[in-house]
Amino acid sequence: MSQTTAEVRSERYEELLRAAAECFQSRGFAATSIDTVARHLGATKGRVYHYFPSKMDLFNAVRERAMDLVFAASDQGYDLQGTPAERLYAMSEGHARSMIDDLPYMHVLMDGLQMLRYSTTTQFQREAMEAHLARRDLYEQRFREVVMQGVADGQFHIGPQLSITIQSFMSTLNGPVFWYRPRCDDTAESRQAIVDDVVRFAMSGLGLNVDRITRCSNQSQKVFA
Amino acid sequence: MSQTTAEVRSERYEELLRAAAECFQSRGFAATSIDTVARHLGATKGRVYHYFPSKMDLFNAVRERAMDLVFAASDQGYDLQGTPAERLYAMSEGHARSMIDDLPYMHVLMDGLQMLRYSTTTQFQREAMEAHLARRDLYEQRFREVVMQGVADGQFHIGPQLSITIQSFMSTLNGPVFWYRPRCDDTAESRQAIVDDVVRFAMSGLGLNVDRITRCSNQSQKVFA
DNA sequence: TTGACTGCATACCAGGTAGTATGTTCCCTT
DNA sequence: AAGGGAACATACTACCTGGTATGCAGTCAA
Repeated sequence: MSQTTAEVRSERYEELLRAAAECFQSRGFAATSIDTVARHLGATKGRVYHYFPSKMDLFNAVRERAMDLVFAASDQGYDLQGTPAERLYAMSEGHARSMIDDLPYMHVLMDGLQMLRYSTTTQFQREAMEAHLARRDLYEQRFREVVMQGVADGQFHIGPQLSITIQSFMSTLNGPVFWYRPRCDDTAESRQAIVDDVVRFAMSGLGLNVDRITRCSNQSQKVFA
Repeated sequence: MSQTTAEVRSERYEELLRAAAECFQSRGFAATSIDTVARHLGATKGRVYHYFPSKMDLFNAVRERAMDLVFAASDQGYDLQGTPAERLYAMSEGHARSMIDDLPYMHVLMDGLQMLRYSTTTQFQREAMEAHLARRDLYEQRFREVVMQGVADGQFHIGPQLSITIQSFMSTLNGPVFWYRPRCDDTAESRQAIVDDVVRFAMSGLGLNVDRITRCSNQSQKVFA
């Protein structure tokens, strides 16, 4: 197989993954048929089944991709040297931006987590689900870790139950998935403004006020009080 | 028709509505068949179609009921005489508690709002959807109104975009629908503790700290700083 | 050139689903 | 007691959907 052939295949795969994400986003898993996805691509079922053995595998692929994206979005902040507030702000900003920028994937991600409900039939599917949940826990653990550090440092002030606070924090950050929809008059700035406000609210929920925001060449520095 | 017959009918209706809510919650609209709901009741399709003309009408009934419940849950706080913080706290507490206490209905409510996606076929259904959305807007408007008041009074400190703050606030309050699940060791107190923490986070997101909580005979008084 | 293989499209099937049509039982009014 | 309607259950249909089987054009190595 030549180089270009592999590239074409990869492109087709991505195309299909995105089309699936968009369909799953707009109609949900159960209401999306393979034919729907195929039509959205201007193709037929044959093409979909050529790349994915089953509908559930397609869905899982979208879900895992979404998880990759959200991990990548918060990596930079997590690896940052700095105070818990600085790290958490950067993580949250990346997370929230990803919610907006990768909306179809993230929507599927949220939907999928509610999908414990499908008493997944096969053993293999159950294992995939558990692995996915493990990744999700790992991701949440990152935020939990940094928040705990901030609480220990006296930088954050939260309620008695850390887990509820974390859930509320993540709910805020995930919020845009449910209420944000792209508009024609969207600009990079307007989207950034949304992210800023969401993250501001979330950080403020931890008792930390984002007082001033200074921006330096696509890298943001925040001043916290 | 005698008194008792009407009562029985009303009970049966409620039974069916709740069963439908539970099914829709656990499997989503598309994946829930009428037979599923009927089996959940220990009945058959005939019974369901005796009370509701179509699956969509059943879903709409659950949705509207959920809207009734959430309105009722925040009524007391909304009608309260007091500062915006006091009113908003009471509204939020009622809302959050309703999310936990009426979980199946509220889950359907959230699901339904994402259901703009179903390009609802009939004219009648589209009208029902628009009426529902109007109610939702009215509900959100309540919170918006009180938050604006609090901002004007200098009690709340929020970001530049009010609408984003409101969305984030509601996302926090709605959060339990997505992450809370009833447990066997749940008590009235443990559920109240969850509500307290969620509301605390939400209020804190508006820059308002809930410092002390005093409870008097099922009516709560909060002290804000 | 040829034969195998890739990348789909087309045709088909078994199972499930919304909705309907038709019983059937029992109560309630008259 | 009788007639009618309420409250379902049962049976059935038309349709859709996931998945499979098969066809078929192009491509690439030998």
